[in-house]
Amino acid sequence: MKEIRNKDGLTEKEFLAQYKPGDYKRPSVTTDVLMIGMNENYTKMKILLIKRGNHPFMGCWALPGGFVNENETAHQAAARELEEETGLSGVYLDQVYTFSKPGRDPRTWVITIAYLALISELQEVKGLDDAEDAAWFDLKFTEEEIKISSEEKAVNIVYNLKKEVFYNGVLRYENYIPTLKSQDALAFDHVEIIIEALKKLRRQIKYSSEAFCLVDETFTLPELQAVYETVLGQKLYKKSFRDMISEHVVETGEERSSRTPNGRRCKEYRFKREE
Amino acid sequence: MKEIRNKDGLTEKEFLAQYKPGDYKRPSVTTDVLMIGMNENYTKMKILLIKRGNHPFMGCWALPGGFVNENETAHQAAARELEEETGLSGVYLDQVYTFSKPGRDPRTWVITIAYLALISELQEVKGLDDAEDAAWFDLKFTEEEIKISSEEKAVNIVYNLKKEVFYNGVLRYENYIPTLKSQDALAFDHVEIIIEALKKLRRQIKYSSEAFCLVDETFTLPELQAVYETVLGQKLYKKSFRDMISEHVVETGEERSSRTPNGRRCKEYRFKREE
DNA sequence: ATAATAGTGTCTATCAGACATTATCTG
DNA sequence: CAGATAATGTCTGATAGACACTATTAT
Repeated sequence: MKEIRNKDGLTEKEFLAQYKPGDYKRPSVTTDVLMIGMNENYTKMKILLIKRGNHPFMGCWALPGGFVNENETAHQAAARELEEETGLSGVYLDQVYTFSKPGRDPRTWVITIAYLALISELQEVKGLDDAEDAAWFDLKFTEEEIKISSEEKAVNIVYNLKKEVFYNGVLRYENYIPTLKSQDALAFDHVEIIIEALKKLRRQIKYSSEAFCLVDETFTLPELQAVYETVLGQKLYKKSFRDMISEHVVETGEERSSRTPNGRRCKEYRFKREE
Repeated sequence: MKEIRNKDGLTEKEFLAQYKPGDYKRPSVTTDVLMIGMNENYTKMKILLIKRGNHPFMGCWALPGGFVNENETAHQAAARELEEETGLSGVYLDQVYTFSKPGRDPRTWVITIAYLALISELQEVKGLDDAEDAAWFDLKFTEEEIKISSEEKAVNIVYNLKKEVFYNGVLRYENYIPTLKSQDALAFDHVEIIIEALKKLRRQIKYSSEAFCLVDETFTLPELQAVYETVLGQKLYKKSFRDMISEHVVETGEERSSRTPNGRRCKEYRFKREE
């Protein structure tokens, strides 16, 4: 059965034994991870950036990431990088998009597979390896602009967003194109990666359960609603939200105050798995 | 401003001039395209496969695809391959997922970026380049199995599907794992690519307008409904479907019979672009 | 005429949006 | 008690599901 011979008269086994990869050029393949958490009272999204310690974009802030090795999947590579940089494992990690625009890395040909990671608690981070520094940044994402800032690091990165129309088959699509407005900038095409990852998160959080990755194991409904509102960038009606979410949560039986001052104590909930 | 020097005392310009890519191993990067069309009366999905003319998987059917070049994006590479193989351009083309499991290609380390393409009319195809043959196959995708067959080519490929549970962060996910049941098989991990692409198409067609890429420029509502039903693999209620779709179509003023025998003549419609 | 399909009307259950009311907590 | 937040009730409008009825065509 496996004795089929090709035009050079080789069987599959013989073919593989003599196979030599051609000398056409190959790209480096990396993963970049947008890691998202929330601040203490769920009013802001926080993202993890590292400060580049070498050229190119030396001194600029960038997404953590690294090369994919031959003996691992891109998903494993992203998880490994994340664990190396933050000590976290078992976090939510989802492939977003693969970026391959020529020239996106001035050194050489690099294709990057972007991942979105969600965590419920911000860990202390410090720069390791090539990174001169690492920190959690505030993220603001609206129709008009994307703003990434850290008071502690005295960094303020702002891009204006303009909608651009393109066609895919007969369908019309809109895309954000960012224009740098601040002194500080992100390295490479990392703004675009962040934008795509945020768009994906917003699309998914409504119909899936990603939000539960951003809160503690137990949470109150006002806290959970705050997560949705912050991620989506819009207010939600309390009753509608609770109706929508009710089938995915169960009461723990406990009560406690929410992460906001004042007011009545809340029931505590836990995520309810399907089936 | 650009005069920052790194630990070797180099400016960015000097760094890039002396930069040599390390000698760590790099993968080949390819695109694979699942091209989907419909049969004459929209009752079946059709996919384009090519027959491999060399090892590995010589004689097996596979997705069309090819290497990404340094001067193009993966999207452009997929479009180029498609045009080379079918003469089609301007079709709907959407990135699905990047596959990177070690050993997925027995020759060497290959990472592939999968694309989904949709077309409204099946073109005559013939094998070019490495492909010994090319043909449109019938596709059947249910909860239990995926079946890819061609009467003309006397090929019948069947995989059973079993649901597998895995966890991503706190969330529970289900995945299909295919098991080959037929004599004939697809090359590489192309079943998995097809499954992922179909899942994505089903997710998207409800909330987006991909279906319009699968019909002619003008169409009747029974035809459009047939496309939805075939892609989703379930019957839809006529009235609900028409209510849902009504804001995205306009009458052309013409009338004609649908692509099914008998019955009353239909109003003809056209896709209505937003704004 | 009859079978088959096209097109539309209508009832119901559900649910998001919107607002109001009651309950409980802090100071 | 006042102000704030939590929890829940209720009304409305939109919509998917389900079924029925009328209109038009081929045989």
